[in-house]
Amino acid sequence: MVLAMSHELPRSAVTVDLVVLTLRAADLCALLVRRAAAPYKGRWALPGGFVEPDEDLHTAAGRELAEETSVSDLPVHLEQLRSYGDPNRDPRMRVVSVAYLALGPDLPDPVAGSDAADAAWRPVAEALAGTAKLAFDHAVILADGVERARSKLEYTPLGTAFCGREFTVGELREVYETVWGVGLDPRNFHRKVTGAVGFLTPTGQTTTRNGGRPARLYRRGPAQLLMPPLLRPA
Amino acid sequence: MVLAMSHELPRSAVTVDLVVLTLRAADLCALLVRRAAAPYKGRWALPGGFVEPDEDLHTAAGRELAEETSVSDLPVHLEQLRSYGDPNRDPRMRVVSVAYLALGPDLPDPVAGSDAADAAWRPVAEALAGTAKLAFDHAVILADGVERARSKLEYTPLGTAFCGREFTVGELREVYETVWGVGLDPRNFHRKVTGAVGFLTPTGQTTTRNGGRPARLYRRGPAQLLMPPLLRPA
DNA sequence: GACGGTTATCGTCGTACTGACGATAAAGGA
DNA sequence: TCCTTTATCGTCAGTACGACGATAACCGTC
Repeated sequence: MVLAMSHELPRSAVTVDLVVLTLRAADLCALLVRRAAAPYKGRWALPGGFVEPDEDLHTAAGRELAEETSVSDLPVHLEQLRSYGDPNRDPRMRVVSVAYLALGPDLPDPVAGSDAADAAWRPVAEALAGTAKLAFDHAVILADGVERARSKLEYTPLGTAFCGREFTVGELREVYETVWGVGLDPRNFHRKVTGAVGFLTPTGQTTTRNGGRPARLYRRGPAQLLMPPLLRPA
Repeated sequence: MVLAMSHELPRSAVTVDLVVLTLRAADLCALLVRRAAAPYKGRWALPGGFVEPDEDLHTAAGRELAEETSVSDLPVHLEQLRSYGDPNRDPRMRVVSVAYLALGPDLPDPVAGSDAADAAWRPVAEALAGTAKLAFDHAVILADGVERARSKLEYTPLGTAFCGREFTVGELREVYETVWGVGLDPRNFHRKVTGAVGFLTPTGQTTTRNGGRPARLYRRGPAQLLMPPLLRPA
């Protein structure tokens, strides 16, 4: 990018919007806030806010995440998703938004911020259904975030971000089934995740918290990429 | 994203930067411009420019691409890559840049724009080598773009974007070999690309432009995703 | 006009991974 | 004790893979 010497530069508001996903009661849920003011007053929207003048984009996303969840030092995965800059996406002014995707284990109930009438974990399926459309272009952003998460589960160990620090293969399978929205064969899933090098590190402990035969506990292993990957069923 | 009623909003310059890749003489090349002014005067940089107030991000990227290559209605693939917003990435002011990735067949030699002393196709390997570092954070952006292109060749038919409208399997294999920087077995490659459903549509014609036995000509097929994918060798 | 060089195309092999599904293990509850 | 539940390990046929052999069909050369 090359700046002209120009006296008058076009400038925009730059915000970060967050797609925060977690699993609650067998539902894939997103953190949403209910707008307190126009436009889209009363509609659900993604949490987000302005990027401060001396703040990196990733830092801004992390700050907003901590503010909205009222928990700092969260054990969540945070990555940039995509930017959205349609000139009419906000009726008030030109706003370019950099969306971030966050994945975390069952997080505490959110608190409503200053500019939100309410904040809650809402099932993604409902949020994207025809009824009660999200504000702005947030339905598109949320859909992009969900698709990114689904895809990342295939090639990376990020499914573990939805679990606690220690988890069983069955719990991890529930993550995959919920995020992908499909049923998976427990035996084949077990073979594949335990066969992917560096995916899972056994703790040596077992648990019976899910009933049935005691299940081995695992932590996330050192692998950054799953070899071989776990592909979604066609 | 939720706007405060605030009187004073933080605002940034927003630009698009382009990673334009093409193949020239068995080299993966990127379109670069030589900076005519400080900072980084004389250094190579990615082409780019400001997003106009009423312009969509994708539109701005397409406009810059047409300007820099002096060809409109290009047969190129253009997709958003990622945004870069370190507060110190430009020493003059806060600039958030939305990078786009463009892939095209052997394109004409570029023309230097108003703010560039020179413009040229430069081999990616040289541009990313330790010597003659790119301006700003453009080496990181270029590396991200190349990695995206390498990855997209695995799962999508985008390798065809580097070819003309009609091409042979051998020409497509050269694309893969050059972008990935590895040698591929011609027989296995042939089997895989012709076996991936919807990847290639035969024209019925043949050509001998590459010597040897006449090769069938193909066009890109309707598939958006390669099934099965063509994975890079470990 | 036969011949060697070159590229294209098709086939074969053994190995590895896949999905479907059987079998056994080990807990808790009736 | 038996039954239900979940975990874990195997089996099997189908499919994909990499390595590589074989043949086809053009070119230029002598």
